[in-house]
Amino acid sequence: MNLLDLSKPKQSTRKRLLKSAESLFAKRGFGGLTLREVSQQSNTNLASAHYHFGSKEALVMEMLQCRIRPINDRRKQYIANAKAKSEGKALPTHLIFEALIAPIGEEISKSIHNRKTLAQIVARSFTEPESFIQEMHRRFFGELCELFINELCLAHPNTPKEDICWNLHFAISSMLGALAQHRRLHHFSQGLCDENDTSTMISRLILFVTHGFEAGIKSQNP
Amino acid sequence: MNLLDLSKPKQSTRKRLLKSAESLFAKRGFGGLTLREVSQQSNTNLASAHYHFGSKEALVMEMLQCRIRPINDRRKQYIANAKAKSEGKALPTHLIFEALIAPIGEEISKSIHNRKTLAQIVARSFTEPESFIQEMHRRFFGELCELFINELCLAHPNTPKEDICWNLHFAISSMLGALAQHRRLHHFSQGLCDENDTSTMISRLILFVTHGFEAGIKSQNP
DNA sequence: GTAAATTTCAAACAAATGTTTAAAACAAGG
DNA sequence: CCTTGTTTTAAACATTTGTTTGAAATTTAC
Repeated sequence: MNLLDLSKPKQSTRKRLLKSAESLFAKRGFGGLTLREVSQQSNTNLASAHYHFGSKEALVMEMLQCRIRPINDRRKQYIANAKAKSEGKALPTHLIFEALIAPIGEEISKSIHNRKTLAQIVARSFTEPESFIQEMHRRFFGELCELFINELCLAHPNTPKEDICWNLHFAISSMLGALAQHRRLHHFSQGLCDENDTSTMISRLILFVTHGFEAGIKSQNP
Repeated sequence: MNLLDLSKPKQSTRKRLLKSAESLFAKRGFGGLTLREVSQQSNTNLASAHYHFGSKEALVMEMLQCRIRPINDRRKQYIANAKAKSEGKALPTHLIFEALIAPIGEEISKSIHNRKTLAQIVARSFTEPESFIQEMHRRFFGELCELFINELCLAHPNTPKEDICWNLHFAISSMLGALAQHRRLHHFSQGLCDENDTSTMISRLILFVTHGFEAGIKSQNP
């Protein structure tokens, strides 16, 4: 393969491997994902994953980065856009949380096949015990957190950072759990809540965390 | 072993096995827990787990039930106590969420060794992919959900059940994520938030979800 | 104290998994 | 066509895992 080929779109095998890794990781996590199942589901040979990625870890790592990076980029974009419009004034809380939550909703809506998959992947990136995943997560999420803490501090200048952090922590938890565990909602609402109505879920979620956050910081600093 | 022995407190080996299973499951999940590590950490033989429990699955199942049941019992107790005091009137929202959240905080405070362990176990019971865990979770959490949905509906008679369910879903997500992922908070707050101050965390959490919930249902039904 | 039951132990088994290897198939360029 | 570099394939390897086994050690009961 020469330089011209490299500029072409990625090979079909690579893509299929990533896609299979995606759905299997979402369902079973890193430990539950086996390369044999990946190769089977993607119609490739068992050795292909190693040829293209080098190891199971590298395959999953690549998949995770491909899925998470666009979400985080979009989050930054949301913040940047909001700041551009606000002309130097601090952002209202609900816009900050919209920037946190809406992008993942958009990505979910894009994927036609299985709407749960992406949400589960993101949530698993928080909970999987493997150290390489935790490390990646710290790298990816760390800088983003700083950005959001900053904006929230600007928006609430009289609130101690400690309160900001606690309640942001709660907000992030709500988001992850809510997105990843559709199934539970469907089950205990006896089908009443349409778990596939992503935009409803997102707007409800933003509302929930915004008010939870504001109540949380106000009670400490009335 | 005769009947008299059965009434004695459980054997030391059994307890040690359960304890090791506990900490390892919390750290690495079901797939990441190996019986060899369990036997090593508990100073028992590799075959002991099978002798006492029959299988890895049964060992973990037993451990999960031992830890989760007391929490759920206490939750029901909280609701019952609150109802006894309210003399037929509907419960205020914050008491309902206190009943959901406070018991897990109490159990966490009890365990001196490692406060993170229990929270992680509970959270993993929601996210682990193994079907036997999901099944147990449905059994254990299903009836509890009905109870809480009921109380919340009574407290908000003009709110559609759909709205109740959505926002309870968010509240549960906050609770689980917040409790299980101390580490993240510690990290991104740069040590500012004391993650071991369980009672602070619990009261903050109750505040957060109560106001998130009420804002969530009011916006739909003003 | 002895027989019976219970518990522990070391060793082996069978299945599954990530990884490697080397040959075959394929693609591209001259 | 032939050569060269790339990709795919089937088979084997090494390791890890839950599980089983049968004998030794320990405890219990009379």
